Amino acid sequence: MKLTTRGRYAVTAMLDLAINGGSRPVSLADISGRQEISLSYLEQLFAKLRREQLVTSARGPGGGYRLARSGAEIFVAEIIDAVDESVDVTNCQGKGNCHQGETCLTHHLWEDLSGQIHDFLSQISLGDLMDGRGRRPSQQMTDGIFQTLSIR
Amino acid sequence: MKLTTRGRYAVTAMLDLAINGGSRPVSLADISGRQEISLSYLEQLFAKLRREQLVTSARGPGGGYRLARSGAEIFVAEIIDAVDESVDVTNCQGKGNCHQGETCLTHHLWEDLSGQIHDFLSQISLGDLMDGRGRRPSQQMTDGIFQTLSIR
DNA sequence: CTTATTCTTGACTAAAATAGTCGGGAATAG
DNA sequence: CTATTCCCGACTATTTTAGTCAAGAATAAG
Repeated sequence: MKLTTRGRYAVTAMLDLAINGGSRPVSLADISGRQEISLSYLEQLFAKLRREQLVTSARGPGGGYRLARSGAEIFVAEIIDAVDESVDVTNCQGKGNCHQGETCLTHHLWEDLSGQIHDFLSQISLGDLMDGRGRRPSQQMTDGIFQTLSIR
Repeated sequence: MKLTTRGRYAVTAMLDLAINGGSRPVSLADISGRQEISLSYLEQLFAKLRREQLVTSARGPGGGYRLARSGAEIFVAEIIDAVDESVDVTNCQGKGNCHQGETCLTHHLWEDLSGQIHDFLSQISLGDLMDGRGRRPSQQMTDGIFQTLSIR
């Protein structure tokens, strides 16, 4: 899992779609205007979002994109996965060249780490963001209870 | 906060230091050999790690780097912050050009999101990783209790 | 039917970040 | 003195990101 500005663009655009998309589809030109993201760049992102079936499209005048599911059922992790294709696992996968299993240790470690972040982002839906809610782990870890905090 | 391979390199190298560094310092040449990271690239990373006071250095033969604190007191978030300098906040910071506060909404949203990931990674220390322990939020969110899972 | 709108696709490009390389130093243990 | 190691700055290649451009297909509205 990667976290870059591209993922932010995608989440921003999807949130715009969730907010401004009622019964009728939203055109990329509208999103481009509101969020100040280049239209052609949006086209590339939405091609991926459509391939992953996060949005549906309608062509022609009055056309545009719709969320494929309700905002409550679309999670931030899905959006980021759709546009930020997964990092290649570089070296040491099964080639046995990891002396004493050390290289593999850190490799798996990182995989798990990003897996945990992935799980975390899988808990935040567009609906949560629209409602101004976000889930976050408590900072002081006082028994590790999840708290619901507001998003500005 | 960004999550890229550079951060992985840094965490890997720091973990190598935590594992292989007892009383004596560890040279970058050793880490380079074990983890297959270019020596000069490591030098760049460790310059930043030293500036952030995560490691101390000793020159000359038998020299190298040591953790500045115990592994239990060095957290993954610190390492990533040290090498992956923070993303610039692009546009819309206080310039008032965000019509209807929308641009700012998504901006703050993303800031908070990365803040939450940051908090999360602030809970995982090198010591945790060495012990083969990692903290992760429960997957099914059954009341949102933290669970301790093993790291391969 | 025509036309404007909108998605769809692929190829291309500029700019930035990433992952190095290189060379010269300065400190220091032996 | 010398080999080892950190230190530092400049340079370079590769990849990724962000964006442009052009051609085309679908379709709603007139």
